[in-house]
Amino acid sequence: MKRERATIHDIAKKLDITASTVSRALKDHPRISEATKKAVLKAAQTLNYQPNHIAAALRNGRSKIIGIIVPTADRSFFSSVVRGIEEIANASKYNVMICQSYDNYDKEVATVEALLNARVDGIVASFAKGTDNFDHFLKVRDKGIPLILFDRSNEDLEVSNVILDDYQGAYKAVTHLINQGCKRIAHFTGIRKISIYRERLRGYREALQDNGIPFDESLVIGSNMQLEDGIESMKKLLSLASPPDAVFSSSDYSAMGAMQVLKERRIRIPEDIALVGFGNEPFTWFSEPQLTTVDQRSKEMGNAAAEIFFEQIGAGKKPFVPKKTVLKPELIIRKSSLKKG
Amino acid sequence: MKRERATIHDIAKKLDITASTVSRALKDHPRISEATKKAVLKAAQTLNYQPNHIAAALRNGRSKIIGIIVPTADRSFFSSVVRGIEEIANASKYNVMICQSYDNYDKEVATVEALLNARVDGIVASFAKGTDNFDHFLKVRDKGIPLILFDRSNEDLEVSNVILDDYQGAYKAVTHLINQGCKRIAHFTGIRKISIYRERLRGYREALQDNGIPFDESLVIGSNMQLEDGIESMKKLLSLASPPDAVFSSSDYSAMGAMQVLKERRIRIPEDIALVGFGNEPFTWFSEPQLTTVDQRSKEMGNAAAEIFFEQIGAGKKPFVPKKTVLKPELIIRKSSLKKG
DNA sequence: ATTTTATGCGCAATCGATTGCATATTAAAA
DNA sequence: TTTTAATATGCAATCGATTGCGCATAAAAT
Repeated sequence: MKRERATIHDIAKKLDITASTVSRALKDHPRISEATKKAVLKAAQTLNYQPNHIAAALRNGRSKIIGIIVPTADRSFFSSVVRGIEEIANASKYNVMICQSYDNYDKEVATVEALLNARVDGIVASFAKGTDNFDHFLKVRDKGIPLILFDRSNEDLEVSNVILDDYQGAYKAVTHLINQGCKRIAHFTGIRKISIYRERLRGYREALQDNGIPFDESLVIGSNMQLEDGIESMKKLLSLASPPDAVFSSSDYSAMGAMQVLKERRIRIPEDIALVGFGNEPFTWFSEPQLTTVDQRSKEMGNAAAEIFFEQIGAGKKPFVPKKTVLKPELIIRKSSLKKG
Repeated sequence: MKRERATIHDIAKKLDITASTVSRALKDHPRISEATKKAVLKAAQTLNYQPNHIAAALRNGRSKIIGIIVPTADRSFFSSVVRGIEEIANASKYNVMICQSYDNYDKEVATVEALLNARVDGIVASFAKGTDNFDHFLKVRDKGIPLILFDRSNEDLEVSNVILDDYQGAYKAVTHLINQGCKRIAHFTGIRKISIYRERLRGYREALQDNGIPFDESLVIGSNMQLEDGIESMKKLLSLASPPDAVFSSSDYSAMGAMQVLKERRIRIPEDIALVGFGNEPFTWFSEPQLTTVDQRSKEMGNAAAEIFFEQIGAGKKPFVPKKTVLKPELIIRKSSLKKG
């Protein structure tokens, strides 16, 4: 059963024609007779022929592979984006190659190089947290290889990207809290370097301002936004002379940390302190109380990124103007913030 | 900046040597002088040479890519396995290509074909739920391409695999419940076709038996193991004349469904009914009460699968005896089952 | 001084599919 | 009937890296 893989040459030999003809027949070239096509197809079948993408890729310089770089594949958000990309890619017979940067700059640089060497036709990526030098990505762009960044991106970069309207998400969340009667709303924010956190902070501030609530610096806690950070931050808030009556966290993870602290101390959610997260991670659905959060449209984000890729591919050699897509977040209101019916 | 990609020929021309020499110099061939090697390396640098993996792959028949097929990439368990595989693969300069079967047999078959055409060096896969014909996988094996199945596998298949000792996981979980004083323990089980569910059921039965607790058919509920199914199943159990005092679910998802029903009906967990899930999904940590569950060693599973791949690759043409690895599950005891201190 | 052995590198084929440019045959047009 | 236009296929180069074989030249051994 260890028979060698058949090539178009094997088919050609069997039918006493040339490989060129076989190649053309297989792709339904108009200048090949129906009879030959039928014969080739049949021979391919019996020989169990399977095209060698590698050879085709070498010849025409397109691998039909999209490279994806995510900080980590095992986070719900990123794996959903991946799924979104794959959906679109597969529909066009493209495959995806996934790499993880582990939120590490050096690994990210190495990964870009690896994907370039693998001759992927394009790269879809989300920055590692530590990345603040973008040369490796610019190199991709300058080679004429489609590059689409998502979620974590950089406004100034002349590159296509798909991001969430983080500002609006935050604005909606905070406005919702205000509508629920909250007066002192705290905010957990992340590294300032990453624009998504800056934008969420901006949405927070403006929502307060638009509702005549003064901005209080002491209610904004910066951290790494993990669960443990949420615990720390919440404790810090509770130790204030005048603690908040609501917390809007830029991450579901730290929101969950906050929730734990509150439950331990028997502080009622949302009656005493209302809670809103960001991300709509699956676990927010299972928490008690269920966490109000902002959905990041992860799958749509993947879809959009893939679509931009195909647009750019379709544009061929023509210069492609980087396309910026902004998705509208959805506020998912659940019990953790629902004070009124 | 749109300069063409440099090849070894460009380097050769620049140094007035042949491509053969360049190729050998780049891979540190012993028959090339140090002087030449140094010169080649330097030229490669200045020309910004990047090796074309596609060409190399075509020539030596190895793409340095491992294909992965998972039902869905956005489930914590699978994405962790992927991460585990990638860790090991990357260390050996391999990349992974991820595909999703969406738990659909036809898509799975097509995906196997696609990976074969992409000339991956091996395939790591977990069955789609509906898969009961394995010809497409046997075809992979018969081509001499390393195939490693994980989690969802099939004992009878002469193929390497990495699975969890589901029997032991279930046995531990149920024994734990018994130690907590539970007498009537119910069980949620999945499709019989999938061995993991059969094994968990077996562990459940034997743990009961070994502790002198009679097996009660009416306490075993079969379903699709999603959250909704857990809700249904729990309701069914509560309508029994004599409801259980514990539930061991073969899935965290349906366990969460059960938890919801119990909380709605003000049935105390674990005092009235103790709950144990399976999978150690992230949300089990955030639930209230936190869910006792069985960890599936997902990342280790990925690591192990990748290691088997490299073993088989290393074995070369020598016939490789399929290697079966069984990982030991860990019972994570949390509040949902902790009746005693 | 002659034979061996090492060393360093070039030649040319190869991997499999693709494609521009002929060429040969047949059908249609003049 | 001769010219023109389709139609159907073959030839050979190409994509870029790899590698077995061979041929020099130099160093070592006899």
